[in-house]
Amino acid sequence: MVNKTELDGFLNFLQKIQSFSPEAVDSIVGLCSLISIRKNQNLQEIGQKCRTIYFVKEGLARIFYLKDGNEVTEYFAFENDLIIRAESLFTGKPSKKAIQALENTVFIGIPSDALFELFDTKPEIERLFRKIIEQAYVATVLRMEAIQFHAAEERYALLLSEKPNLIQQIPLKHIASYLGITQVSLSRIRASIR
Amino acid sequence: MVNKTELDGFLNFLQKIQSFSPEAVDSIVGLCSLISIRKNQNLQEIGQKCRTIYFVKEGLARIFYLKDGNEVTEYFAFENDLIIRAESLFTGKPSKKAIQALENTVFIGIPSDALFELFDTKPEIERLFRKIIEQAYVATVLRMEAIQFHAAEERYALLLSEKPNLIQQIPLKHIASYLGITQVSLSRIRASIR
DNA sequence: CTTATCCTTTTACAAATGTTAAATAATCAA
DNA sequence: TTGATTATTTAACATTTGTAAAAGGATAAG
Repeated sequence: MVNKTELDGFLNFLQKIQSFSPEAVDSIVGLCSLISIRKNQNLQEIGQKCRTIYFVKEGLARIFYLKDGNEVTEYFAFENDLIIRAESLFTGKPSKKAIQALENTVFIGIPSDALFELFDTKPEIERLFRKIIEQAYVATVLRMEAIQFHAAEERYALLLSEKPNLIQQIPLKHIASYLGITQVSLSRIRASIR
Repeated sequence: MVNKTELDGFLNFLQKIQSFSPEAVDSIVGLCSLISIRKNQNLQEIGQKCRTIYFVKEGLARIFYLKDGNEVTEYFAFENDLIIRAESLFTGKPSKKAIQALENTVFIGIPSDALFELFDTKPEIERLFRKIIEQAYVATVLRMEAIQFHAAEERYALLLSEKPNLIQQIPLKHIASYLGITQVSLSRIRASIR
């Protein structure tokens, strides 16, 4: 059983999206567990079905997958970010993606089956979750636009302005694949703007 | 008031996602209206807030926006596809995107405010809508992967295999911008695989 | 401290895509 | 049908990005 004060950041994150009752809080708290993962270790491996919704309590993580043998980073999760592998969670198929801690990281995990069961008795929790998905959807649409219609250099500049301390924390090779370019290309971009 | 038989295709589409009660059907039917738009006319202009969820009953449409004065196609909607401008609908901001009929097209429109009100009394409709958003989210994640990690030629081949009659129906310049490349580049790709 | 490993940059060259302009081809309206 | 407009292809050249290999830095383990 997780101490509720451990979940303050998470509950605060949720309440900002959609306020919900003390009973709903208790229901959610009852499903939460804490998972500590050391730097560079995987929380979830490629090929596992995703049956858990994760939240980064402390630390830093990424989602990545393999393309022609190379790791491709799809998403960075900072403190107080959710990690949801939607293509597995909502389809039931095994995920092609892994979740890796980029620093020693503490995750909060919620089993999706138990959460979805709560929806039947607590519409406010279903609503909360709907809004979370809406936000994630909008973020993905915007990211798609960025990838498709901004040059790599613009994308790097944009990323730097959004997350200025990214390059201190994350190896550039991960940032390159996140931007959809090679490490060499990112190096050139960095040299050109110096 | 729209005749319910006019909505058969739409209701069938919804029931496949999540079955729901006759009362829910009536609630939804009560919100629907039909809108006919002639070929090359816009259903929604750039800059309007998106307060409506659309469905293509007959015809063909696209979502596009302007990037450096050029039209960029973000999405094609065929018969029995939804059209949702998520970045406006879920944020309340004016949309940077327009909806245009590529043929004479009949849309079904549902005002989002009224739909969201239904959620308070009919959880099954909120659940239906949640699942719709989940599906759209997954589709967008998969499309993002395709854009980021397949070469333009692969993307064109993939699009052709998914929608073989696309090139008969849609000007290649729209397809080019949908693929994230120039018209010239698409022409070269087409020439190279002939 | 030293070695081994991993990360990042640089170089040289190849391939893909963009830009501009011109030439065809197709479509639409008078 | 004709002329005007729009769509598509082609050409020539510029730019961007990829690939492969080497070199220099940084980091971690012994």
